[in-house]
Amino acid sequence: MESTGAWDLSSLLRLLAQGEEQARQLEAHLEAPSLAEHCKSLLQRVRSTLEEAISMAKLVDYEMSRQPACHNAIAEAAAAAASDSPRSNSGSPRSESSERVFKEHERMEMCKKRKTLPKWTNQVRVSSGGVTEGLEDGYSWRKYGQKEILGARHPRGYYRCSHRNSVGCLATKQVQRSDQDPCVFDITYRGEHTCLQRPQPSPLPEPELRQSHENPPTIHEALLHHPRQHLQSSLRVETEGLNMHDQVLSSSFSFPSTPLDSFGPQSRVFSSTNPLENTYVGSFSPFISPTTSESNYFSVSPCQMSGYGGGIAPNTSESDLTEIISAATSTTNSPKLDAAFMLDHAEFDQIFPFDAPKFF
DNA sequence: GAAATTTGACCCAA
DNA sequence: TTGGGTCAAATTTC
Repeated sequence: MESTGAWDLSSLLRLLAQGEEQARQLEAHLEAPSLAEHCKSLLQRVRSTLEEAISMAKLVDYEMSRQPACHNAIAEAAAAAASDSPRSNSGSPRSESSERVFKEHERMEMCKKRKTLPKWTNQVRVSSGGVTEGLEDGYSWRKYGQKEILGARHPRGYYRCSHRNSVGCLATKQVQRSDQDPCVFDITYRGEHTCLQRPQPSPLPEPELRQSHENPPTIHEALLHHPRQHLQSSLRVETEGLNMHDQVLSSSFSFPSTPLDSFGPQSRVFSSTNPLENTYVGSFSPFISPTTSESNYFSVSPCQMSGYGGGIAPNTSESDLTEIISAATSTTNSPKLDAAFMLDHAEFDQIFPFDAPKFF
């Protein structure tokens, strides 16, 4: 096999297909007269094919850790390959032990991947009057754990992307309420979303949701929810001038005269040691208009919250906030984000081909 | 019944 | 050995 040093998904899939074909041949020859000879040669071929596939997979894994956006395409390709395989569905059932081995291996691989995932922290302030969509980030999260943290008064909630099983999106986040200020929540994100999900518009909008559509997100909100993606949107609008978004922008946001280059690598710094040093607050401050100029936090105003719990009473007690955060961070629909998402997904990519390594 | 959350148990790095 | 992160069965919610 050619080893170019660059990863090649099609080659990997081809190798895997070869391996499967050879395994099939091996199966077909099991009843042949010269069984031993056939088995030996075929097993040799299977082994060498698998070795090549493994080394290719390592390259893919490495590249995926650098360019998470590739993950989705790979997951789709793998799913397509799996559905093409006549054996994949009928499936020879795995034995219990091989299943266990498979799971253990998968777990180890996930563990390795997680270590390489980028990590960053947002601090979100909720107003005492209630909680808002600010704690939603437009992504769909599923809570998978909560834990008391030593030295912290409040438990930490663990969330993963709800598309993890379907497309293997490894994005996770942790929500930790601050001890110093109960209105502040540290939200630590880990891993980019590779599911390319976007908030889905509600099929039957509630009155307040319709109202949300009538009041599209400000850039402030957009950056709060999707810092990188909406930075892209912002840059585009700035480049093209105030066009269809004039109304939104002029009413809620005044553009800084920030050149694109000023959002270079420092615009988003990932940390594996002290995430608090690298919050979006600082990184995107030119675009963010905090409620108070001295505030270091995103400030969130009271609003109607979508999702399981429905609306939040304005006099929600602080003791309820943790639960509210849980709901807010795991909610799926965020109508206020629709416009921004349409903007960044549908338009931005055509204008600024995204070069992830360069951007980060 | 499906989907989401809760919670005790487990794993592993420090 | 300990604490943080994750798993997965049980429970809850819709």
